[in-house]
Amino acid sequence: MSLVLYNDLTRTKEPFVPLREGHVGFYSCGPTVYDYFHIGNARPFIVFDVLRRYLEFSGYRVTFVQNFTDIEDKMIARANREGITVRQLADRFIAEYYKDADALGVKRATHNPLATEHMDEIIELVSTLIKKGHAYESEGDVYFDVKSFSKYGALSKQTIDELQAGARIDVTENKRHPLDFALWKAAKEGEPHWTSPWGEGRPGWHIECSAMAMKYLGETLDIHSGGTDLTFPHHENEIAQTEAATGKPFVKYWIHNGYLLIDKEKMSKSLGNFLTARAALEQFPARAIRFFMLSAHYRSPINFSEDSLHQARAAMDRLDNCWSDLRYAIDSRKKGETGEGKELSARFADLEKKFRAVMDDDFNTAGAMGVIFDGVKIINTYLKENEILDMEALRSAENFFVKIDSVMGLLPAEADGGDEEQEIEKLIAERNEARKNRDFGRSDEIRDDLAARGIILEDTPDGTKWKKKA
RNA sequence: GGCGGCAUAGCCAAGUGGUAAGGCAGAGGACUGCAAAUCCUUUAUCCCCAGUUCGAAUCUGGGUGCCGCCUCCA
Repeated sequence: MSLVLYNDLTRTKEPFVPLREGHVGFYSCGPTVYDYFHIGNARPFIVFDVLRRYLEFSGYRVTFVQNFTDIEDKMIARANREGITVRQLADRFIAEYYKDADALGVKRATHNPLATEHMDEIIELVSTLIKKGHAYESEGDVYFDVKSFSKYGALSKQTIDELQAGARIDVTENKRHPLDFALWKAAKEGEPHWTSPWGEGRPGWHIECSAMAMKYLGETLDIHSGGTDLTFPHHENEIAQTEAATGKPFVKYWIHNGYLLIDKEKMSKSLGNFLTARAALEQFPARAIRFFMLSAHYRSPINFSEDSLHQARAAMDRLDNCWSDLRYAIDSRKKGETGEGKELSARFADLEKKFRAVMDDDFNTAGAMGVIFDGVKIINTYLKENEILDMEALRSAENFFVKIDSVMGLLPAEADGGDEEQEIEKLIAERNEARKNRDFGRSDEIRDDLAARGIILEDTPDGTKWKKKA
């Protein structure tokens, strides 16, 4: 059993076989850093983070590259509006990107290259394309000649004529063909520019991904991912540029995530119907957002709503409760040799197999959730039905969660110990003393005070547990 | 016009031939000083029609509805 991925190039699921055994070169299109990213943008960050983690979990060494587009029309417009340089704008929103992505539990990429730091590579790639007759200069601009690349449209499954028929682009530019796209743009007044063989200018949007992907991952990548709206033209153009230059296949597996909808409509900056990840994080716990994103298959559209986030949050609470009950049992409940260790270990080993099976099938995270909650049920029942617990059983359960969570990233961070924790323990002791004396007024007062601080108490036959509200 | 996706219980959502995972919400019960948590029980003729098959949510054809790409967009 091994990983199968849906490849948009062939529109079928294919067994995943990397170019180099044991290693995966994975490029994911990153944000244009002109603003906070919105919750729809967050979807690919989260789902491909999970794919990357799953590959690592499966034993691959993954080189994961995600770029920042830091020079582009919208960057220039916003920087001008704010009276700052494009560089300052980029620095600011790169920092903001990390804040939000970190909060959402997205692992840092191996490399986060910037377009502006790869001008040499970009210029060289454009030069090569001109030399090979796939690109032409026109008044300081350089365009890719789509007619020169016979496979153009292979990813979109459309011919050049079909693509053009629906085209809504104006033909006023210096292009030979309406679908020709800019590799290099001549500098305009007040724009950042770099020196090139075609005069001062800046790169087109698509070329940076090709140049940087090749620099960090070589001429052929294992996986390239992005939102499905990037399929055309961005990824189509990346293929054209790169393959025209190298004569080699650019990417083995193209994968695209479905949209995040809001009110059944695509969330996008241009439609104005977006909620920034920053704003969403103020409203909902980060792990609930992550949970929501992973509760459906990555290729399906998902509808963002307050209700679906509440549902995700409630489900996450169930997982949290189980986890904290388990940890509490390991630390504080009665243990003994009960002979149930083997049985529970076997059941968790079986669940781990199921987890691998569903994830191997095009990383079906929604299926994986089912497996996780099967584990939750087993643990809850075991803890409920037994006075004396078997340490081997508890450890196998803990191990199961830790392993799976290395992929899913849904469990809360470790409690930090420290003064606050000691104070809480003291208050709990005081409250239990009050309860013993049937002084429920005082007892409830302490519980209410702690609740106001986000600390939830639960009385169990083995003592009082506490947890922080998510 | 071309290309593509989706339609499973009140809600979210897995499931590509053998009579439907999981989560949320609801109802009843157990436990509890009260809570909370947990456990048990309970809720689906899988959009419609026709076909293939011993057998279809799953395959084929035809509908209906919703969404998207072909322009910057994750």
